[in-house]
Amino acid sequence: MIRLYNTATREVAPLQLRDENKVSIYVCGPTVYGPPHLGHGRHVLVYDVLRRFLISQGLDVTFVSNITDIDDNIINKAAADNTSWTDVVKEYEQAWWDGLDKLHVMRPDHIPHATDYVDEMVDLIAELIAVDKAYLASDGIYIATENVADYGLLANQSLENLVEGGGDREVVGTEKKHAADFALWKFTKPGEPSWPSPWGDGRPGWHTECVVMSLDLLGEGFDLHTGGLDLMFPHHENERAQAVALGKQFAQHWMHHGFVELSGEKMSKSIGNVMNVTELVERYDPRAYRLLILQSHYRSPMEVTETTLQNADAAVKRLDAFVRRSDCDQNSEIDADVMEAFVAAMNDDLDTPKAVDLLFTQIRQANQAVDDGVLAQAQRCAATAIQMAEILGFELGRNDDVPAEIKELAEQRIQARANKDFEQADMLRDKLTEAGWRVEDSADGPVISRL
RNA sequence: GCGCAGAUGCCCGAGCGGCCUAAGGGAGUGGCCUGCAAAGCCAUGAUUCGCGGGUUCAAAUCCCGCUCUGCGCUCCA
Repeated sequence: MIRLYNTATREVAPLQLRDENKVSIYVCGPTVYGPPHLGHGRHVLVYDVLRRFLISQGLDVTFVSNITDIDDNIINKAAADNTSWTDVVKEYEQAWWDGLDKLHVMRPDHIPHATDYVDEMVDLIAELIAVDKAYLASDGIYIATENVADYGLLANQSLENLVEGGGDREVVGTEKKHAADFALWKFTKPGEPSWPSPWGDGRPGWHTECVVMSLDLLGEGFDLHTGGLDLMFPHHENERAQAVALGKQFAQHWMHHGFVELSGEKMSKSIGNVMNVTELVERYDPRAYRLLILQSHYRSPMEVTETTLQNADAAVKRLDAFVRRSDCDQNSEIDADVMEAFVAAMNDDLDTPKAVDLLFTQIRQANQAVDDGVLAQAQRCAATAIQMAEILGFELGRNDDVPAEIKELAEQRIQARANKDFEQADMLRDKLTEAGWRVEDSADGPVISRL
């Protein structure tokens, strides 16, 4: 079974499955009030690869990721744009899925929306009040964190340290019994969307939705809960607090990935427009970002600059070039030793840098075999490499449909070369390049592909 | 202030006590291949791992101190 670092225990441990052969995963999705950015991109790619890998190992994965469709940021965004909060949600949820499609990220099995779960959230809050873990204030309902066992487990800090906090912070909600208490329900203010509750109209606090939705769709004691390092505290801590307060089994394993670091001035000024996934995929091969993510370990901070993106883009082109020349037979035998090493790396806390290492080494060996004319071996290496690439979520080996007029030009060039009319041949190649096609001469004749 | 993560070649980034004269990718340089290219292959590139101490037969890897960077500390992926 895969071993993963568990934030709750601060050590790498096997992922224990509640049900044999079944993996239940909950990933905190976005609050939809803006386009997805590179941080979201890393987030979804890391978990997409985890999911694809688990599936490739024959596991039955149930993957849930929510959409937070009601929240202060959404309300503020609507006010700023002079539009309705529902329009904001509609626009940016669409942008979210568009971005994920471009990155070739699999859709979740379930996509719960916060606004579809308000009744269940009200029920949960009522339960918390009933067991004296939550209380009423004039602006909402709060949880009493002092009554929650292990509060601060994920943050790895004592309640006191959390409270002392940074000097210039404003403590909101002065009626709170403890500074760490957080809102479960916020009473409505004029002009804000609201839902009914026994305590007054209002809307749910951010942390409640994920508890309710994960437990509803995956059940108590589900296997894995994941998100970015920034969600560890307060969001995940507070989700957990609610479940713990009610004596419920929550996520058994917690996984958090590191941040994307945009190298200061360069990224924000000269290429600040790369911040969003939409713009990223317009400027680079979307697979380049996937590769860049995989080349560093998910828990490490990762530097993204124009240069690192270009590097990854060039490396992806190498994968394509390899597929063009290898002309892989999908039925070819796989190198069992290499696959075993690959699986071992992935099982070792998702060691994707090692996996990528194995992939490129395999590609080099396949290329060597092609150069040496050892066809059986070339096929085997190529098939192995392509299988690894597929598990990592790379789409390779797509055959371009070459238009008739391009084929015709290529044909003329073959003739010219046969006649040793190289001037004419080069002219035809330039023409093909102009039309957006590349022609590469190989032992088996020219290979045409889109630039 | 408290806590977390990080500092490795030109760039990114693995390694976490001996197999490290440090993986993999990108860029560079030289060569092979090619009519020329492209693609590919080969070679080359840190005797050194932020700085200063220490532990050890042995440290990039462990301990202590320092410097710098990113992040969290209440509603922000």
